Amino acid sequence: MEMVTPKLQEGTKTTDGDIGVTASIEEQGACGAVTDVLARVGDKWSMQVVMKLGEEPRRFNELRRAVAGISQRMLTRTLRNLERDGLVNRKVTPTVPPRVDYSLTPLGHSLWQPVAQLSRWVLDNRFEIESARVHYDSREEG
Amino acid sequence: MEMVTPKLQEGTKTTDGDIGVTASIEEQGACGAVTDVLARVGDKWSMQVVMKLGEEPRRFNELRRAVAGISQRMLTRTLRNLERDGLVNRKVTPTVPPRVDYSLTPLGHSLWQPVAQLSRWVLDNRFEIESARVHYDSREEG
DNA sequence: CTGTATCCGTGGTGATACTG
DNA sequence: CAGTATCACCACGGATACAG
Repeated sequence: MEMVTPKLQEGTKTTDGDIGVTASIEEQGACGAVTDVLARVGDKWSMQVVMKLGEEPRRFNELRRAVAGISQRMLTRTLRNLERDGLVNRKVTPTVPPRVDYSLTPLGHSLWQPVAQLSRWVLDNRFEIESARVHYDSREEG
Repeated sequence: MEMVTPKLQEGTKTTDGDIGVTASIEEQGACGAVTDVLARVGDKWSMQVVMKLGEEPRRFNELRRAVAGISQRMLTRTLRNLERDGLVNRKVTPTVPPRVDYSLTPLGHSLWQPVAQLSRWVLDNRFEIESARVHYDSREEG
């Protein structure tokens, strides 16, 4: 069993403040809280999964195809984490072969809102970011 | 020189789709774009730094104290990344001891907007998330 | 179909010491 | 004060094989 290591996946052992994922959210200020969500939602696949599930509920392999590039392992892990945080609902139909339907919870849908805002910002500013990078890099190496 | 490794910091070598940070943003759909920003903004410290700088410009060690828990190394790296993306402005005053002032660029400030949205969501839903986790964990181990 | 187990490389993060 | 250099840890993520 590797499970999904439900606790502690920050960088390393956090000696001082321990702003770990496990550390209860309410302990932190607003900044830390945002960081906490970002840690959950900011990983490589979570948002893509949430967005795909936001379109419509999907089964495991449908999701796998929809996301494109995600491995089986990471899809499982991502879904478990989202489920743990109450963002995704998992409904097992114990037929053979088994059928598992994933869908967004109301909480998951509500997250889609601010994420869409962020998405919007990206779309609006991607070129500016990109040119900033080019400028910065050329200034460094040049 | 370790520099700041300006390119490629995703999980691993990305064999198939290569949705790397380096891959030009415009190549991706909205989903990938969000992932890209999240990769940039979703690391452990970036948003906390942005938020602190959003309040007011700060010097290096002021920032260090404001963020609480960040190491010197990570503050430097975070600031460099933000600077590279055009979100943070770095003004050096070559006195002795040296003085370096960091502030948000207009682009950085514009990012603050959607981040505030997300922050708001976190504040509104932190308890629900936390109770979901508790419920999930107790269901697993129990 | 929907996972789980195992192996392993990469790199993000921290600790510490050092520099100008 | 504001970094840089070096070392080490360990979590993330991918590949592959196996299981119910």
